[in-house]
Amino acid sequence: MPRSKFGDIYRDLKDRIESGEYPYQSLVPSENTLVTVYGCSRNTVRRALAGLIEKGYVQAIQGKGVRVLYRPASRTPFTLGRMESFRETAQRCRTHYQTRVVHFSMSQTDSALAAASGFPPGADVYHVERVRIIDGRAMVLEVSYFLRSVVPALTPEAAEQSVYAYLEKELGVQIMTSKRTITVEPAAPADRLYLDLGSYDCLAVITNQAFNADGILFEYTVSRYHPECFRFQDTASRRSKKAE
Amino acid sequence: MPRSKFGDIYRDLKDRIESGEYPYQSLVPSENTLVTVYGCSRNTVRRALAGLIEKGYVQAIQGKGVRVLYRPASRTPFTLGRMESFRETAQRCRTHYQTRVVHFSMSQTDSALAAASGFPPGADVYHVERVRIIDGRAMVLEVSYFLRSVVPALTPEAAEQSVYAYLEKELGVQIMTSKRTITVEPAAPADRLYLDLGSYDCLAVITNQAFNADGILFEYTVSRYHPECFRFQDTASRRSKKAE
DNA sequence: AATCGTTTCTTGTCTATACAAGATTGTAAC
DNA sequence: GTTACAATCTTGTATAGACAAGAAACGATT
Repeated sequence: MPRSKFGDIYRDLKDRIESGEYPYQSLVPSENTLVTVYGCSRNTVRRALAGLIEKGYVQAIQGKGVRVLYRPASRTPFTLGRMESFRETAQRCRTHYQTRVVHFSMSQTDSALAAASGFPPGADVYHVERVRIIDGRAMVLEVSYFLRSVVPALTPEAAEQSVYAYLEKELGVQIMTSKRTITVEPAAPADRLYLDLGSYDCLAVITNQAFNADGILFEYTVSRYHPECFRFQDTASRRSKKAE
Repeated sequence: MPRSKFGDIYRDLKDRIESGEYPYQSLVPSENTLVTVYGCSRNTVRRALAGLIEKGYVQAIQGKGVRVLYRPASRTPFTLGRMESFRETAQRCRTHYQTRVVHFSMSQTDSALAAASGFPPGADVYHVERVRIIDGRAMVLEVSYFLRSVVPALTPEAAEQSVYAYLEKELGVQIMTSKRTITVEPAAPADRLYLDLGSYDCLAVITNQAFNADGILFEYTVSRYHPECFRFQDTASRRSKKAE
């Protein structure tokens, strides 16, 4: 895959930080230094740094330098990244997982679903419900709707594997933007039916809207997580005067 | 407050999108058009657009334009933004709230707290526990630790008002970066003691590390939310080739 | 020794330009 | 009519330069 220059610099700096070459609380080399090191313009260096700032790896301090905030991660299993599929998260955490399709049908959006999902009313959709099983325990119930005008051919077999890999490789559909809402909800009968909830009576719920490269909302998924396998990390930084 | 040019453009475009002038799925004027409209360089326009992309307002499509993804928010009370204090959230949602300080002391970090918080072991800290009461119901329990070398003077009175306003105005301490982790945990006895949990037996827990303008970790807070007043929104976008 | 300025380093903002890459449109050739 | 190509939109990447603003180091003056 052909890559951009600032992406290369971003990754190089990220690797050096993660390896401990630039330890916690130290300053990375100044922008002008990095310009000579990487042989590029200052703007390009700054784009790489902007990426590290956004991800919480470093913090820029005007007049002083760029300070490392990253610390080797506490061993926390199954932390949801900012834009990962379930499969990617599970693989990264090296957990054994499998997927069971418990429902697969085609239908049309009624008014309630249209309001909740953002799909137009009466649109043709696939309706898929899957249970994610981690180390033998049913931990996540995912209720998904896919817009058939964007995803014309979906099969239970593809749903059992990774839908995203299928969409990307077979259909050339890519998720470009993803809007998520996280809430905590009481367990519903369906949760108890499909998941190994144990004594818990609540779940972490992620409601997700995915847009493809054309800006079309094509997927609406509600993921209901067993509390023990839910963890979400986030970094926010105040950009001096921009965001009010 | 003196503001930046790209910040002005960002806010102007954001207002126009929220007002419906650029509706859902439409394309905002092209970058070159915006350059002439705002009388600035293309880079400046692009910085403003980058902010809108990050916040999920729009999505850029190479070769086509910048598409609006924003839709007037469903009336969802008490949605946590990306970097807001409790007070700001409560005020934005126009809810009546008050704060009760249930614990206030000075102590030193033991090894367990140091490991969890990221503070150095043996550091002097304030230990504050507060209950947030929304419309008469005790909904949030916040356990906070403030590094005394950064926050030399903290009082129960300041803790009862807004600590952040106090820090910013009185001490000149600003939160620049904030790392958060969201989990769901079973209710502990302290939760039942202080909060009006009702029949729930789980809480949404936000663990927060705040860094000041010098990159010093100076606050560690664990906020335990009643599920009914917890909602967190997030937008992720895939930047073509940068982030792997 | 302490203080005040200057210099010099840092990051922050902004401009102007160039070319690459993707998408659309129009036109010419077939 | 259909196809192929070229022109022309769009956003994406990268360069080079300028000045502002904040922080630190140095030095001269007091």
